[in-house]
Amino acid sequence: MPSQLPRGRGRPTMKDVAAHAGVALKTVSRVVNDEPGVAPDKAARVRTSIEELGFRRNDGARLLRTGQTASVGLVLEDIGDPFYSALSRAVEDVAHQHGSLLFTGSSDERPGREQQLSLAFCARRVDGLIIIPAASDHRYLLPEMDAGMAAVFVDRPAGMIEADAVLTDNITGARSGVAHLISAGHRRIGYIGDAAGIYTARLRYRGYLDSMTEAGLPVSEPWVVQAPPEPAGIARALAGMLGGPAPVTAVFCGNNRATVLTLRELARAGARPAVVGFDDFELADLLTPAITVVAQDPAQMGRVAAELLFRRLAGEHGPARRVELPTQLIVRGSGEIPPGG
Amino acid sequence: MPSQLPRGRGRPTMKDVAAHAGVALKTVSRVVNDEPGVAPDKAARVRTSIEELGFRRNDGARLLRTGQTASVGLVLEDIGDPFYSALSRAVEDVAHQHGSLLFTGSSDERPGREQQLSLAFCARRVDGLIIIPAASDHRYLLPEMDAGMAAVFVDRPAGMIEADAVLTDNITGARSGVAHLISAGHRRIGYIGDAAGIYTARLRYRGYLDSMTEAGLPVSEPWVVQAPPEPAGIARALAGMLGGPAPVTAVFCGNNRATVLTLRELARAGARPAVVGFDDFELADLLTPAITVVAQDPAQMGRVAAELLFRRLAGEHGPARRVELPTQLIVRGSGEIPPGG
DNA sequence: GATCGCCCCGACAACGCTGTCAAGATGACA
DNA sequence: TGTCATCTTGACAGCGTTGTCGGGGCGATC
Repeated sequence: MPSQLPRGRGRPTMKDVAAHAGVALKTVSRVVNDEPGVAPDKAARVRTSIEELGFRRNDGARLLRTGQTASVGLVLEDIGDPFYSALSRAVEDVAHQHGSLLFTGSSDERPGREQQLSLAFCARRVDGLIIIPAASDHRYLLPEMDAGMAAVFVDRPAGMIEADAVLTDNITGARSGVAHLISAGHRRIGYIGDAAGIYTARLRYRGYLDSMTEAGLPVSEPWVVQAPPEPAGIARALAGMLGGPAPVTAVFCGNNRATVLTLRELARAGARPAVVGFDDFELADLLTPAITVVAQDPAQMGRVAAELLFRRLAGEHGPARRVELPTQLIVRGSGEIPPGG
Repeated sequence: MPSQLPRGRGRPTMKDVAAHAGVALKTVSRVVNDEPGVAPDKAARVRTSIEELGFRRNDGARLLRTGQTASVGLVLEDIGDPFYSALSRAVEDVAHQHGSLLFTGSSDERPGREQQLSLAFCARRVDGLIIIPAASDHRYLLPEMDAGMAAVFVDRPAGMIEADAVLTDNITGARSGVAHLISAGHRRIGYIGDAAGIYTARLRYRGYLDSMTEAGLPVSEPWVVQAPPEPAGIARALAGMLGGPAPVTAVFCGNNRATVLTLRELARAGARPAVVGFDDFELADLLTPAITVVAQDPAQMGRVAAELLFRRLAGEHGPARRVELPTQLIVRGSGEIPPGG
């Protein structure tokens, strides 16, 4: 019956437990932390008091004293996006294995919000930070990192500082997707990707260009759209690519949001160019045709990043590491529609 | 140039800043907190020192002193699941509006893990907790709630305690989905849902039964499967329903995982019964046929729960509230396949 | 010139916990 | 009986911050 609140308001503290059990504060601390050197009967009395008062140790105070907070922060673009939520889950699992709790925050791709969140986590003295950057200048983290906070960047590298990063081989990935379309016979291939200001979008566009150039294929102006994916923009982009004298026969999409919006717009418009997308997504295999994708493994990215972080926290020194993960071309059919089909 | 670490190791504290600026500790505190009563020149000197030392206030210590932690915890089943990640995002947004940070943890539907996570958050003295329950007994939270911690349960009610809850009208929702199939002419309708131990699964099955009974339709043993959705089980279930002398012509799925696995298995097996699912999912509209669903709005659930939580934190008293949100039947075609089609 | 009030400023305690250290109790042994 | 080692226990300081309070400087007022 933990309803009797000692000392007016608030929660019982070790002091309250000590008073209730008739022992010293430190003895309670020892019992709570399973330290040796407490007589069994006294320990039992303390445990009873803990139960009766509903005492729970205040980790905030403990961590202030010990210096370790046993928590890490994760700053990503949008926890509501399946790609990031899969990544987040992997980070959480690794953190849990190491006894750490996880702070999460979404930056919405806004540099200011990324910084605000990161610094808020730093003020809580997280042991480490995993960041999917929205900003291009991370010098604001230097004091924290000098003070021993670990940081690992994912999906995009840190800006203006040396730091660990877990990246995808975007150029090779995009090249493989476009090459797949080319080898299926396509010659007029459009590109729909995110704004060119975004690191991954830039590299994937580069991969698209490389692949086209290498095959001696021209890239016409209206075939390329680089903008944050939203329905109206995608619709306009597709209208431009599919209309005119030399319509594209295939579209390469730079990320899963662009892919999904493209498919939706194509279904609405009744058009059927070949489509290959960067990033896999659930149900890609059940669409008609099934969608061929250049897949990243978000869970692996999260796991690798978190493991790197905890190795740093365990004391691993050395220069900043840069891990680059491969993509996988998953051929499902949507790239192989014959031109004009 | 924040590279000079004062006092050997660790981060600079207000004490260090005070020494560096030649003022008292308390003056630094005043400057950091924008309190009035500091001469402009002294304040400027303090700010310079803060900059030079790379000082950042330790919120852990601050919160220990002030008692408020400005953080809330979210315990859900799996942050990697799009349904929960959408919910999570809504919670995060509301928390951010109230200046709170968010701890997240996945219980994997394991009661022990839910309790462990919740209590870990409590030990960090979160101001409030939003829980998607895996456990059926939440008395372990009583001491915390007595001490003033707010808690809101989502998707399923709390067990053995009175607490705020934000729920979906599962029975009515399931009834509407099954009724839709019946009105399309189906008479032999199967049910594939999660284990009967799960609150929502129980209610949705109830809705299925109600709807069938009301229409005077029989429910045969092999038509009902209640188990955690995984591919092999779903495959067996479907084989049972679709084989035999009186195969079902339609399947009602109790949650989105079951729906997706069902669709995948049906595609593999080449069968085409009508399908209606509980929970909407991305691309449901792009499948052939497009999938009719009974939609919940996870973002709304998260928002409503978080707003309720913060109202409690703002001091709103009164008995436990129980908010029940309606579902929406989104007709897309997959329910209307004529029997035998 | 004495008094008052205001504004700055800093000393100090406290938040709840853990690390350090020394004191008391107990039993073994010479 | 005295000495020593061992075990148990508690007093105390301190983690980094904020709330309280009182002191000193200064201009205004009588």
